[in-house]
Amino acid sequence: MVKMKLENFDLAHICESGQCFRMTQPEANKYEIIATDKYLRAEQYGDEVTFYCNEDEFENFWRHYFDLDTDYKKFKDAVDSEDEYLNAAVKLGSGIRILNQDLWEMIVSFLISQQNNITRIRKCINNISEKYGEKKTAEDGTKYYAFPKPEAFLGLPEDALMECNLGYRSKYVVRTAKMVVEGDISLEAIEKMPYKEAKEELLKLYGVGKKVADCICLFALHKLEAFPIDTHINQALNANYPDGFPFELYEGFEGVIQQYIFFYELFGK
DNA sequence: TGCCAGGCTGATA
DNA sequence: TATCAGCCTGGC
Repeated sequence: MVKMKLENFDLAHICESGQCFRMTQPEANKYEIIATDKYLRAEQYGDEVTFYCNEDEFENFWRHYFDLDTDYKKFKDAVDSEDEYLNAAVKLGSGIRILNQDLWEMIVSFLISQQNNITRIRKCINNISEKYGEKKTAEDGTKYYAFPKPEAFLGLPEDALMECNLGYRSKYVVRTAKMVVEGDISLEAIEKMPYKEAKEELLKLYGVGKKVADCICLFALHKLEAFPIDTHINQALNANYPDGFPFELYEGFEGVIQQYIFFYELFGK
Protein backbone atom coordinates (compact mmCIF):
# COMPACT_ATOMS: atom_id res chain seq x y z
CA MET A 1 0.00 0.00 0.00
CA VAL A 2 1.28 3.45 -0.90
CA LYS A 3 -0.23 6.47 0.81
CA MET A 4 0.62 10.05 -0.12
CA LYS A 5 -0.56 13.63 -0.28
CA LEU A 6 -0.95 14.86 -3.83
CA GLU A 7 -1.70 18.33 -5.13
CA ASN A 8 -3.46 18.93 -8.42
CA PHE A 9 -4.57 15.32 -8.47
CA ASP A 10 -8.19 14.22 -8.49
CA LEU A 11 -9.12 10.64 -9.30
CA ALA A 12 -12.79 11.52 -9.74
CA HIS A 13 -11.96 14.07 -12.40
CA ILE A 14 -9.47 11.76 -14.08
CA CYS A 15 -12.10 9.00 -14.09
CA GLU A 16 -14.73 11.26 -15.66
CA SER A 17 -12.40 12.97 -18.10
CA GLY A 18 -12.95 10.15 -20.58
CA GLN A 19 -9.33 9.46 -21.43
CA CYS A 20 -9.33 6.13 -19.61
CA PHE A 21 -12.22 3.77 -20.24
CA ARG A 22 -11.15 1.09 -17.77
CA MET A 23 -11.15 3.26 -14.67
CA THR A 24 -14.32 3.07 -12.59
CA GLN A 25 -15.64 4.49 -9.35
CA PRO A 26 -17.59 1.66 -7.70
CA GLU A 27 -18.39 3.83 -4.68
CA ALA A 28 -17.60 7.30 -3.37
CA ASN A 29 -13.86 7.95 -3.06
CA LYS A 30 -12.92 4.47 -4.29
CA TYR A 31 -11.58 3.62 -7.72
CA GLU A 32 -10.54 0.62 -9.79
CA ILE A 33 -8.15 0.90 -12.68
CA ILE A 34 -7.15 -1.70 -15.24
CA ALA A 35 -4.25 -0.73 -17.48
CA THR A 36 -2.93 -3.25 -20.00
CA ASP A 37 -2.62 -6.34 -17.75
CA LYS A 38 -2.43 -4.51 -14.42
CA TYR A 39 -5.12 -3.90 -11.81
CA LEU A 40 -5.16 -1.25 -9.10
CA ARG A 41 -7.51 -0.12 -6.38
CA ALA A 42 -7.17 3.41 -5.09
CA GLU A 43 -8.87 5.74 -2.66
CA GLN A 44 -8.87 9.49 -2.37
CA TYR A 45 -10.06 11.75 0.45
CA GLY A 46 -9.12 15.35 -0.22
CA ASP A 47 -5.46 15.33 -1.14
CA GLU A 48 -4.82 12.01 0.68
CA VAL A 49 -4.48 9.26 -1.89
CA THR A 50 -3.98 5.57 -1.22
CA PHE A 51 -2.79 3.20 -3.92
CA TYR A 52 -3.29 -0.46 -3.07
CA CYS A 53 -0.13 -1.91 -4.53
CA ASN A 54 3.41 -2.46 -3.32
CA GLU A 55 6.07 0.23 -3.43
CA ASP A 56 7.92 -1.38 -6.34
CA GLU A 57 4.88 -1.60 -8.58
CA PHE A 58 3.93 1.94 -7.68
CA GLU A 59 7.36 3.34 -8.48
CA ASN A 60 7.85 1.25 -11.61
CA PHE A 61 4.44 1.65 -13.16
CA TRP A 62 1.71 3.70 -11.50
CA ARG A 63 3.76 6.82 -10.70
CA HIS A 64 4.43 7.24 -14.39
CA TYR A 65 0.91 6.13 -15.37
CA PHE A 66 -0.67 8.92 -13.29
CA ASP A 67 1.96 11.40 -14.47
CA LEU A 68 2.89 12.30 -10.91
CA ASP A 69 6.22 13.87 -11.81
CA THR A 70 4.67 16.57 -13.97
CA ASP A 71 3.92 19.96 -12.44
CA TYR A 72 0.30 20.77 -13.33
CA LYS A 73 0.30 23.96 -11.26
CA LYS A 74 2.60 25.41 -13.87
CA PHE A 75 0.00 24.74 -16.59
CA LYS A 76 -2.84 26.20 -14.56
CA ASP A 77 -0.85 29.29 -13.63
CA ALA A 78 -0.16 29.94 -17.31
CA VAL A 79 -3.84 30.47 -18.11
CA ASP A 80 -4.61 34.02 -19.21
CA SER A 81 -6.12 35.74 -16.13
CA GLU A 82 -8.58 37.62 -18.33
CA ASP A 83 -9.91 34.49 -19.98
CA GLU A 84 -13.00 33.89 -17.84
CA TYR A 85 -14.11 30.79 -19.72
CA LEU A 86 -10.77 29.00 -19.44
CA ASN A 87 -10.30 29.96 -15.80
CA ALA A 88 -13.71 28.50 -14.99
CA ALA A 89 -12.79 25.34 -16.92
CA VAL A 90 -9.47 24.95 -15.08
CA LYS A 91 -11.17 25.54 -11.73
CA LEU A 92 -13.77 22.86 -12.37
CA GLY A 93 -11.38 20.32 -13.84
CA SER A 94 -8.63 20.87 -11.31
CA GLY A 95 -6.79 17.64 -10.63
CA ILE A 96 -7.05 16.26 -14.13
CA ARG A 97 -3.88 14.52 -15.30
CA ILE A 98 -2.87 13.35 -18.74
CA LEU A 99 -2.31 9.67 -18.09
CA ASN A 100 0.55 7.71 -19.64
CA GLN A 101 -1.39 4.85 -21.14
CA ASP A 102 -0.48 1.96 -23.39
CA LEU A 103 -0.21 2.76 -27.09
CA TRP A 104 -2.04 -0.29 -28.43
CA GLU A 105 -4.79 0.05 -25.83
CA MET A 106 -5.34 3.70 -26.77
CA ILE A 107 -5.38 2.96 -30.49
CA VAL A 108 -8.19 0.45 -30.03
CA SER A 109 -10.04 2.51 -27.41
CA PHE A 110 -10.20 5.59 -29.61
CA LEU A 111 -11.05 3.59 -32.72
CA ILE A 112 -14.08 2.46 -30.73
CA SER A 113 -14.82 5.95 -29.43
CA GLN A 114 -15.91 7.46 -32.74
CA GLN A 115 -19.61 8.31 -33.02
CA ASN A 116 -20.02 6.68 -29.63
CA ASN A 117 -20.72 7.66 -26.03
CA ILE A 118 -18.58 6.96 -23.00
CA THR A 119 -20.94 4.41 -21.43
CA ARG A 120 -21.02 2.36 -24.60
CA ILE A 121 -17.27 2.73 -25.21
CA ARG A 122 -16.65 1.23 -21.76
CA LYS A 123 -18.99 -1.66 -22.52
CA CYS A 124 -17.32 -2.35 -25.86
CA ILE A 125 -13.87 -2.40 -24.24
CA ASN A 126 -15.06 -4.69 -21.46
CA ASN A 127 -16.62 -6.99 -24.05
CA ILE A 128 -13.47 -7.36 -26.15
CA SER A 129 -11.34 -7.76 -23.01
CA GLU A 130 -13.57 -10.54 -21.67
CA LYS A 131 -13.64 -12.31 -25.00
CA TYR A 132 -10.06 -11.81 -26.22
CA GLY A 133 -8.05 -10.72 -23.15
CA GLU A 134 -6.29 -12.93 -20.63
CA LYS A 135 -8.15 -13.64 -17.40
CA LYS A 136 -6.13 -12.49 -14.41
CA THR A 137 -6.37 -12.50 -10.64
CA ALA A 138 -5.19 -9.50 -8.64
CA GLU A 139 -3.34 -9.91 -5.34
CA ASP A 140 -6.57 -9.24 -3.45
CA GLY A 141 -8.31 -12.01 -5.39
CA THR A 142 -10.21 -9.73 -7.78
CA LYS A 143 -10.75 -11.34 -11.18
CA TYR A 144 -10.27 -9.12 -14.20
CA TYR A 145 -9.38 -9.28 -17.89
CA ALA A 146 -6.21 -7.81 -19.37
CA PHE A 147 -6.57 -5.72 -22.49
CA PRO A 148 -6.30 -8.05 -25.49
CA LYS A 149 -3.04 -8.01 -27.41
CA PRO A 150 -3.11 -7.33 -31.18
CA GLU A 151 -2.33 -11.00 -31.84
CA ALA A 152 -5.66 -11.94 -30.25
CA PHE A 153 -7.54 -10.38 -33.17
CA LEU A 154 -5.39 -11.91 -35.89
CA GLY A 155 -7.27 -14.04 -38.40
CA LEU A 156 -10.71 -12.89 -37.32
CA PRO A 157 -13.28 -11.91 -39.94
CA GLU A 158 -13.58 -8.14 -40.08
CA ASP A 159 -17.08 -8.18 -38.61
CA ALA A 160 -16.15 -10.51 -35.72
CA LEU A 161 -16.18 -7.74 -33.12
CA MET A 162 -19.76 -6.82 -33.91
CA GLU A 163 -20.51 -9.53 -31.37
CA CYS A 164 -18.83 -7.27 -28.83
CA ASN A 165 -21.12 -4.39 -29.89
CA LEU A 166 -18.42 -2.47 -31.78
CA GLY A 167 -20.72 -2.05 -34.77
CA TYR A 168 -19.07 -0.80 -37.93
CA ARG A 169 -15.87 -0.12 -35.93
CA SER A 170 -15.18 -3.87 -35.80
CA LYS A 171 -13.33 -3.81 -39.12
CA TYR A 172 -11.19 -0.89 -37.97
CA VAL A 173 -9.88 -2.84 -34.97
CA VAL A 174 -9.42 -6.14 -36.81
CA ARG A 175 -7.59 -4.58 -39.75
CA THR A 176 -5.44 -2.35 -37.53
CA ALA A 177 -4.46 -5.36 -35.41
CA LYS A 178 -3.41 -7.14 -38.61
CA MET A 179 -1.28 -4.17 -39.66
CA VAL A 180 0.45 -4.13 -36.27
CA VAL A 181 1.07 -7.88 -36.04
CA GLU A 182 2.28 -8.16 -39.61
CA GLY A 183 4.68 -5.27 -39.14
CA ASP A 184 3.10 -2.79 -41.58
CA ILE A 185 3.39 -0.34 -38.73
CA SER A 186 5.72 -0.43 -35.72
CA LEU A 187 4.37 0.65 -32.35
CA GLU A 188 7.90 0.66 -30.93
CA ALA A 189 9.00 3.07 -33.64
CA ILE A 190 5.97 5.34 -33.09
CA GLU A 191 6.82 5.54 -29.39
CA LYS A 192 10.13 7.15 -30.26
CA MET A 193 8.83 9.65 -32.81
CA PRO A 194 8.16 13.35 -32.27
CA TYR A 195 4.52 14.46 -32.30
CA LYS A 196 3.94 15.27 -35.96
CA GLU A 197 5.75 12.20 -37.23
CA ALA A 198 3.87 9.93 -34.81
CA LYS A 199 0.55 11.44 -35.82
CA GLU A 200 1.30 10.97 -39.49
CA GLU A 201 2.17 7.33 -38.87
CA LEU A 202 -1.00 6.73 -36.85
CA LEU A 203 -3.09 8.22 -39.67
CA LYS A 204 -2.01 5.25 -41.82
CA LEU A 205 -4.11 2.97 -39.63
CA TYR A 206 -7.55 2.06 -40.97
CA GLY A 207 -10.18 4.00 -39.03
CA VAL A 208 -7.75 6.50 -37.54
CA GLY A 209 -8.43 10.09 -38.54
CA LYS A 210 -7.08 13.39 -37.20
CA LYS A 211 -9.09 13.47 -33.99
CA VAL A 212 -8.39 9.86 -33.02
CA ALA A 213 -4.69 10.25 -33.89
CA ASP A 214 -4.46 13.28 -31.61
CA CYS A 215 -6.16 11.43 -28.75
CA ILE A 216 -3.65 8.60 -29.12
CA CYS A 217 -0.75 11.08 -29.22
CA LEU A 218 -2.00 12.79 -26.09
CA PHE A 219 -3.09 9.86 -23.92
CA ALA A 220 -0.55 7.22 -24.93
CA LEU A 221 2.49 9.06 -26.26
CA HIS A 222 2.10 11.96 -23.83
CA LYS A 223 2.51 14.52 -26.58
CA LEU A 224 1.07 17.40 -24.58
CA GLU A 225 1.06 19.59 -27.67
CA ALA A 226 -1.64 17.42 -29.28
CA PHE A 227 -5.04 19.15 -29.19
CA PRO A 228 -7.81 16.75 -30.24
CA ILE A 229 -10.76 18.61 -31.74
CA ASP A 230 -14.03 16.76 -31.40
CA THR A 231 -17.58 18.04 -31.60
CA HIS A 232 -17.56 19.35 -28.02
CA ILE A 233 -14.28 21.17 -28.36
CA ASN A 234 -15.32 22.55 -31.71
CA GLN A 235 -18.54 23.94 -30.28
CA ALA A 236 -16.73 25.37 -27.24
CA LEU A 237 -14.12 27.12 -29.37
CA ASN A 238 -16.72 28.54 -31.75
CA ALA A 239 -18.88 29.80 -28.89
CA ASN A 240 -16.13 31.26 -26.67
CA TYR A 241 -13.36 32.18 -29.08
CA PRO A 242 -15.01 33.59 -32.22
CA ASP A 243 -11.70 35.21 -33.21
CA GLY A 244 -9.77 31.99 -32.74
CA PHE A 245 -8.35 30.21 -29.71
CA PRO A 246 -5.03 31.68 -28.47
CA PHE A 247 -2.95 28.53 -28.98
CA GLU A 248 0.24 30.61 -28.84
CA LEU A 249 -0.26 31.15 -25.08
CA TYR A 250 -0.21 27.45 -24.37
CA GLU A 251 2.50 26.17 -26.63
CA GLY A 252 3.72 22.73 -25.61
CA PHE A 253 0.78 21.91 -23.35
CA GLU A 254 -2.24 22.59 -25.55
CA GLY A 255 -3.51 19.08 -24.78
CA VAL A 256 -3.70 19.78 -21.05
CA ILE A 257 -5.82 22.85 -21.79
CA GLN A 258 -7.95 20.76 -24.14
CA GLN A 259 -8.75 18.39 -21.29
CA TYR A 260 -9.92 21.22 -19.03
CA ILE A 261 -12.17 22.52 -21.81
CA PHE A 262 -13.51 19.06 -22.60
CA PHE A 263 -14.29 18.35 -18.96
CA TYR A 264 -15.98 21.72 -18.55
CA GLU A 265 -18.13 21.17 -21.63
CA LEU A 266 -19.30 17.82 -20.29
CA PHE A 267 -19.78 18.63 -16.63
CA GLY A 268 -19.78 22.40 -16.24
CA LYS A 269 -23.29 23.10 -17.43
C1' DT B 1 -40.27 6.84 -33.29
C1' DG B 2 -36.47 9.28 -34.54
C1' DC B 3 -32.28 11.33 -33.39
C1' DC B 4 -27.72 11.48 -31.81
C1' DA B 5 -23.19 10.16 -29.81
C1' DG B 6 -15.72 12.33 -28.22
C1' DG B 7 -15.41 10.44 -36.71
C1' DC B 8 -13.96 8.03 -40.52
C1' DT B 9 -14.09 6.12 -45.20
C1' DG B 10 -15.07 6.26 -49.85
C1' DA B 11 -17.58 8.30 -53.65
C1' DT B 12 -18.38 12.31 -56.23
C1' DA B 13 -17.67 16.78 -58.26
C1' DT C 1 -9.58 19.85 -52.31
C1' DA C 2 -14.02 19.96 -50.47
C1' DT C 3 -18.40 18.03 -49.49
C1' DC C 4 -21.40 14.41 -47.96
C1' DA C 5 -23.89 10.02 -47.31
C1' DG C 6 -23.57 5.95 -44.72
C1' DC C 7 -22.20 3.44 -40.95
C1' DC C 8 -23.58 -0.16 -35.79
C1' DT C 9 -26.21 0.37 -31.82
C1' DG C 10 -27.96 1.79 -27.25
C1' DG C 11 -30.20 5.41 -24.83
C1' DC C 12 -33.19 9.16 -24.47
